[in-house]
Amino acid sequence: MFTGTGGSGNTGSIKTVPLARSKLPIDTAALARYLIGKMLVRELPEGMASGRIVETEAYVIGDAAGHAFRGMTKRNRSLFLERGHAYVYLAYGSSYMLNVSSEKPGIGAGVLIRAIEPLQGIEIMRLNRGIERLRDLARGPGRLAAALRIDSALDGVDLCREGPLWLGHREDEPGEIGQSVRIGISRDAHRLLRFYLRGSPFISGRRSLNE
DNA sequence: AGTGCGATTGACT
DNA sequence: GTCAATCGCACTA
Repeated sequence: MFTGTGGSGNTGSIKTVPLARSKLPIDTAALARYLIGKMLVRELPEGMASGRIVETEAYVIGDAAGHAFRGMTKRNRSLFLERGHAYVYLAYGSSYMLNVSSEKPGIGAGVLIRAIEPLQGIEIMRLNRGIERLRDLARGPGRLAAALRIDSALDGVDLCREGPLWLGHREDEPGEIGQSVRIGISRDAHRLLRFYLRGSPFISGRRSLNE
């Protein structure tokens, strides 16, 4: 249990190794499901902040709701990197979103990380967010990015090696994974491309989407 | 150059 | 439940 002593102390209490790129499914929807239960790790000057991924969405090849739909632009170029790289962009002028590129190099598709269960560096996240309540620290893509201080400086980083931001394994298996429509989109809105850890209090979305 | 619109959030009725 | 903030990008002219 973390007691929030304000100092360094959290590093090392959770052992994690980076995800191997070769193990990542070469398919966006499969990757979105695969990432549920994996660790998202942020290395900051104050220490580590990390959590377990509990909610993702797939933006697949040819998806009218995906940012890559109209081809590569200055903003979305990281979506076209080999799978396992970060695509970070600013939504609504105020919230950063973290995606994981998901296909072969040159193909634009990605997985949006929508929520994590905070596990390490919780006091760092509280300071980054300016709120106390654990459940709300990283519930939602913009909140998650704020909690982990993720911004466009991290666009394009390799998430399969230790560094400022990376993905890690956990020993345990995730629980039951639910599936629903994606949140907040209008095009291709019926597709069941949102994945979440069923029963987790740290996922976003209306009650009816989370059953 | 101008316009419209989000892969959201937080404040408010 | 409703609604405005806020800004980069796509699209039109």
